[in-house]
Amino acid sequence: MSRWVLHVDLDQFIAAVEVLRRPELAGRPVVVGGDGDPSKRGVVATASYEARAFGVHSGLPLRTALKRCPDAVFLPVDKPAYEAVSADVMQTLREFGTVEVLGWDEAFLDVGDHDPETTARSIQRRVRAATDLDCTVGIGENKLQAKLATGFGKPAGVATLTYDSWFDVLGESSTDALWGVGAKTAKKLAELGIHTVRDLATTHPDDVAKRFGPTIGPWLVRVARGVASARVSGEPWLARSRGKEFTYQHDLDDWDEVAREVARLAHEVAGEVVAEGRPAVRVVVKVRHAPFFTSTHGHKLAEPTSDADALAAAALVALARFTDHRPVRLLGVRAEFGT
DNA sequence: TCTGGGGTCCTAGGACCC
DNA sequence: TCTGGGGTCCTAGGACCC
Repeated sequence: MSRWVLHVDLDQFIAAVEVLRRPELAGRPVVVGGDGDPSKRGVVATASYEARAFGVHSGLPLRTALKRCPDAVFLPVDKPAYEAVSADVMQTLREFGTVEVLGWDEAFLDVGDHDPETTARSIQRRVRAATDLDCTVGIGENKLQAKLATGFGKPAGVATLTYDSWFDVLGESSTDALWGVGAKTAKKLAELGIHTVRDLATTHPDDVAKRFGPTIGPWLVRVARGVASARVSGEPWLARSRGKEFTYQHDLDDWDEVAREVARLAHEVAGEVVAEGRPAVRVVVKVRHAPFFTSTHGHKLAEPTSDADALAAAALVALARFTDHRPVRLLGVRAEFGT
């Protein structure tokens, strides 16, 4: 008997957390994003269902959201609050089996031989009792199937996707319905005459590899066939990198100020590197110019370090490789850990 | 009035070495 | 005068996801 994989996804997590601590917001359009000022540069992190009715959705510029829904309540992103609630949810999920955390509001669960439907309902009741939050549960024979099943169960439902039902449910969907296939890849596939999940599933992996390379090509075909790993790992995640980036309200045109800002970001990142307990091996600086053109340059450290001044010095070496000194809208510094 | 911030993984090209 | 092939490391960028 095959083991089932469950995927648990909290419903409009961020907006729900905000409504929980401000009950008077229930039923109102709520938009969370940026520092809560919709006249500033920033995008929507989450919109409540009431706000979505006005065409406000994740990724939308806050200023556009304000135009579409002037009566919405705009709130700043409060990361620590979401992290705390997320930790409660994940701890609750661990009562049911092995948990692989995917983000603040998502996790895979291996619940052993227990009946998946029954367990899914128990999870929903238990999460609601513990945190007052609703979640949707997807059930599959592997992580891919479970993850996509969740989309069919929203909100607050349970849905199942298996090898048996895969093509009935998804066969005629466009390829970007798949987890890991976005707009760019879907467009490239369409140029090969591959439009639907079924098209992709029945294409020879070698033909896809010619366009996407030897790893991604065959992987795309496997995904279209619903084939993926069923291994749920409870191992703690080891971060590959830590970074900070910042979009300025007004573009920076003084390169000395750019350098000061890069050094400042590097010191912030150093704090996280120290907290991580592992030294960085490389520092990467990201510059987004005013016309939204982004490039990066990196610098390998002479030796692994967590020292703030050393990381800042490396960031400035990387910054010196930028020869285009046009106005800057965003700066980022990222520290990478060794393998 | 455009277009956040936090990440991960893969690719491709050049350098360099044998 | 010509000049293969393989392997690894480093770097920049692309694509995707939450």
